[in-house]
Amino acid sequence: MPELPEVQTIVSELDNKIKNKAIKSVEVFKFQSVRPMSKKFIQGVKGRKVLRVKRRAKMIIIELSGKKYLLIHLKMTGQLVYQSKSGKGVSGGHPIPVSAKVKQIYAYPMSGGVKPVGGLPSKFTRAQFDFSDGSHLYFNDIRRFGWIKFVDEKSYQEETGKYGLEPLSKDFTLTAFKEAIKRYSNRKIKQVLMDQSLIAGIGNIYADEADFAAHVMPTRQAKTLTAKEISDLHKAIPRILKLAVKMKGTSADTYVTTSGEEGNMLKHLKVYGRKGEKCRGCPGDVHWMKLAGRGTHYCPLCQK
DNA sequence: TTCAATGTTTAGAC
DNA sequence: GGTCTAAACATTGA
Repeated sequence: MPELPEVQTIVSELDNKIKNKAIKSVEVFKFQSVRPMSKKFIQGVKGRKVLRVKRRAKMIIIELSGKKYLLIHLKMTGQLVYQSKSGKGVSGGHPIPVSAKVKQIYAYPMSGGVKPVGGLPSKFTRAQFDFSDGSHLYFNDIRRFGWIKFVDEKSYQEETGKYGLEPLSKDFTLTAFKEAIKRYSNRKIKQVLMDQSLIAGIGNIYADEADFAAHVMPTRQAKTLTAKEISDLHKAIPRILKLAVKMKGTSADTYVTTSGEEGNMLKHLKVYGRKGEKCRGCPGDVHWMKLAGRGTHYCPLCQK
């Protein structure tokens, strides 16, 4: 799934596009992808107005009228694509170049008939929201890990309360970061960075990038990090995430913005997805290993 | 045919 | 309880 920068990109765009719009109708193609897994989901959402769209960790929050919320988790391959009234192409009828990857997903025949490129819903559309101004929001997911929950205030507080520090907020101080590291000091540093209850929003891509930037091996036990290494990590994390937000995220697989465009962060990555390629910091090359079940990229010469 | 893929959760072993 | 691994969810592509 998208990590913090990708989710932030989607949230910012969506807030612009659907704020203050009323949800006229809701269609669910796979009830497995929504909670509650029944018509109650549709009944609950229909007729409400979108007040704002925001983010907590990797979760998208659509604040609805009547103190209700839509919580959306894209997991590995989820997408939220917005289509304006014209319905031609994606986003506002502007002729935006769409990647081959995305074309494939959009153009996939639903059942029998072939849809034109840009045709949504597609085979992978799990739910669709229609707004009163004629625009639409599609929730697509190739795999079926992602979900949309319709919840009340209480559940909203519970769901968002379990996350840790937001690395782009002013709460992400060096002291708070040290505390987070101390709490699970026996774990490997990459696992600490990816623990959503400690720091919210860092996933596999940006954990590898942060470790590389701070010259720290992902396998290092957290308690063995020097003060300088902790400080370097603390500086690297927001720096990398901010750049990635500016680039509208990393399209390593199926991630696209709400307009169906790919992010531009891929070319700025130093180690992720570069197994066997030349290191961007020394004459060596990027290595790969499995750590806690996740593919992990590093340079054994640059990282200690 | 086998393995890996932006995530999270859960079960089992020590 | 902590900590580790593997597996589960489902699908595609190399």
